[in-house]
Amino acid sequence: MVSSIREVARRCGVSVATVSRVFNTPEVVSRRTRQLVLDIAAEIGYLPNESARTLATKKSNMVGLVWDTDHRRPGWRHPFLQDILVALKSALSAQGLHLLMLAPDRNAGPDSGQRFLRAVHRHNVDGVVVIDNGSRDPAVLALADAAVPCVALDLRFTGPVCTYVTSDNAGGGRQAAQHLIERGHRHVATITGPMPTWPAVQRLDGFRETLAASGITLADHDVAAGDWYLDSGYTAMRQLLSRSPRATAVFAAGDEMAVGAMRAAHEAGLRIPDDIAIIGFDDIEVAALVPPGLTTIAQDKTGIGTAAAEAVMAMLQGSAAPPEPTTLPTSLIVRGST
Amino acid sequence: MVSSIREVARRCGVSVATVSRVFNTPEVVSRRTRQLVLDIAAEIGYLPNESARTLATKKSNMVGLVWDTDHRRPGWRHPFLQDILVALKSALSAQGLHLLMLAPDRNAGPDSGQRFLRAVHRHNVDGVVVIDNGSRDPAVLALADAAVPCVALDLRFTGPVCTYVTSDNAGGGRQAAQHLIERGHRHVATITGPMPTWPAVQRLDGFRETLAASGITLADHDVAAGDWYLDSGYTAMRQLLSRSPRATAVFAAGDEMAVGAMRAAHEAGLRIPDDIAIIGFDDIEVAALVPPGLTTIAQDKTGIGTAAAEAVMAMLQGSAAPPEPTTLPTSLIVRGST
DNA sequence: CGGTTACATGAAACCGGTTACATGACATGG
DNA sequence: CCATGTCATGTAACCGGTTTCATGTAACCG
Repeated sequence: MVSSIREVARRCGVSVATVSRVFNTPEVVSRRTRQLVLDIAAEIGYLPNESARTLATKKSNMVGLVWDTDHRRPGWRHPFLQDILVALKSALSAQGLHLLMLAPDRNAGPDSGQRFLRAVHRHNVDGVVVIDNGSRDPAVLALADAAVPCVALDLRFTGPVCTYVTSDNAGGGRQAAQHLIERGHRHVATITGPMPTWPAVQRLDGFRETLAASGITLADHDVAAGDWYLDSGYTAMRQLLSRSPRATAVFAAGDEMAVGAMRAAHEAGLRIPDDIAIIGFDDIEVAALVPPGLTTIAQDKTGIGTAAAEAVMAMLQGSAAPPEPTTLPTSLIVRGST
Repeated sequence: MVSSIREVARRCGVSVATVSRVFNTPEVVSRRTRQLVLDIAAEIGYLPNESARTLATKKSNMVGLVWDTDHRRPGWRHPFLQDILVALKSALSAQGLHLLMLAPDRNAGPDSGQRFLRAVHRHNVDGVVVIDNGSRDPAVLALADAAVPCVALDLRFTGPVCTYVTSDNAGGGRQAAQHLIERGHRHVATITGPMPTWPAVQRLDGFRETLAASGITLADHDVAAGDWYLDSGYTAMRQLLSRSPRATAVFAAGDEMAVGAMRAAHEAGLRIPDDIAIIGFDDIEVAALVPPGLTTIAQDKTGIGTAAAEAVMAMLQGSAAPPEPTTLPTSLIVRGST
């Protein structure tokens, strides 16, 4: 603040280059001088100015976080953002990296596909993490063009310096089917996520695949689409329950929708799991709390955040090729609903 | 990236000063020149470098977020961080401000009270928001010394450029008591937050105050302390239920603890709300989902985030005195548990 | 018509660091 | 004893902007 590197240099009677070296390549400066500089620096509370350093080195030690909180756009909400954020920030912090939550560039017009790209470039962030939960926002996709290492969550995102991390959604779908089959169900239904999105498609495909392996087919009228949120699960469930014959088990591709489905089943006078079994996906906090407990396919939330951090840090090291996409295993958590 | 302000100036045949003015004080440059510069800038994709700008102006357009995700420390978890974050980021973004999640300074030693203060100074953030959920971490308290505008959440935090925003915890406590009294309860108990913390104390005080106004006293053995988390609510409830005579209603100062309490009551074979009524605090997502629905004192999550943003922005305007602390009203949400 | 004034622009210092290159001291070895 | 190498340090250019001050031009006024 009040003290610049020149001030330290002056007081020590050395050049600014030497002071700089004390902090960046201490091994090249003599023991005596180094100690002198450190002492004086501590005494007057010198702290290197990161903006100046960034300007000179073109490294900011900041990772940009692109997460659009504009409520009018899809994807701004995330079922377990906090867990991911904690893991992400912890892993980055451990390497001295800061996380810059980027505001969309205002000079780019709110609907410009450039609004994040511009912000990324202006701020010299070393890398970018994209949390977008399935929206196909052009402004997000444009980031693949940035010459900046980029890792996306739950979004197929590849390029010279791009990669992504995702849960094994298809595998999770298979686990769900497997579990229902083992419980003896032969007639099952499903509530999917919003349909063109990648996780929704994968979960459904995996689910269907394992059913097929057991000779069970999923009829069209036993598939209802939701939008991840609770109300859509409720609505979809009512729709499914109106069919006859009725399925004996339902796979809801997201826990919130599963809770909505449970409510609909409850209102229809059905007992869970006796009259109808329900299995969800995600393992959000409420899954454990809503009676009789929601059986679900758990995502490794901490793993996702950590993997994202590791992927971006690997690219910062500047290895030639971007790391392979990471697919994290899901796990079945059995509770009372099946 | 590839293009600096000098490059734009060269191509336009004007000085760098003029280009700079086009973007900062466009009104002082002639119509013709301005348009020329804008055209060329757009053509070659010029974007001003924020680090250089920060260096020159000492304004970074970044607000620092201090939120310690170190699991070994208290306070890293927050019941509704995401809602606050969305509101905070939206409000800041609308003014073109970015949110920098600061990593603790590694050169300060992990236990130094300086680890956030140093990071704040190095990065030239214009202001700071502290999310700390009641820990008295010296590194957080040290921020009051920074010459940087600072607003804390749920933490009494004042100084020349410091203020805070909080829910009206005492008022919420009073609302809880009022509600129970109106429901006819005369013998009540409570599960508090971790005790020396400010929100915990306020909620208890408010609760007790309104009880007293109706001639009801809260016996010592009807008060059990928790730590905000579910398990502690469960444990505390079992303890309370072992007393006799038993209270007919319990105020849990946090919803997670309330859910734990509900579970304990359920296991004890008590019906809610007939045998025992339970009221919580916060209105987290699960409150609406766990049967029979948790009556609770809702915090205005979006309001908190927005107020924090407004407070910090007000200080950035540089008004002489920091804004008064903001206390947001809570509201009673009646569900099935009372 | 000379003197103000307003306006648009340019020159150059400055913000606070990093780093390529030069320099000088000293030790080493043939 | 001189050429060579190593080590510690200094000099100065550079990163990419902003801003003060000076300058030149044209409009305006009495």
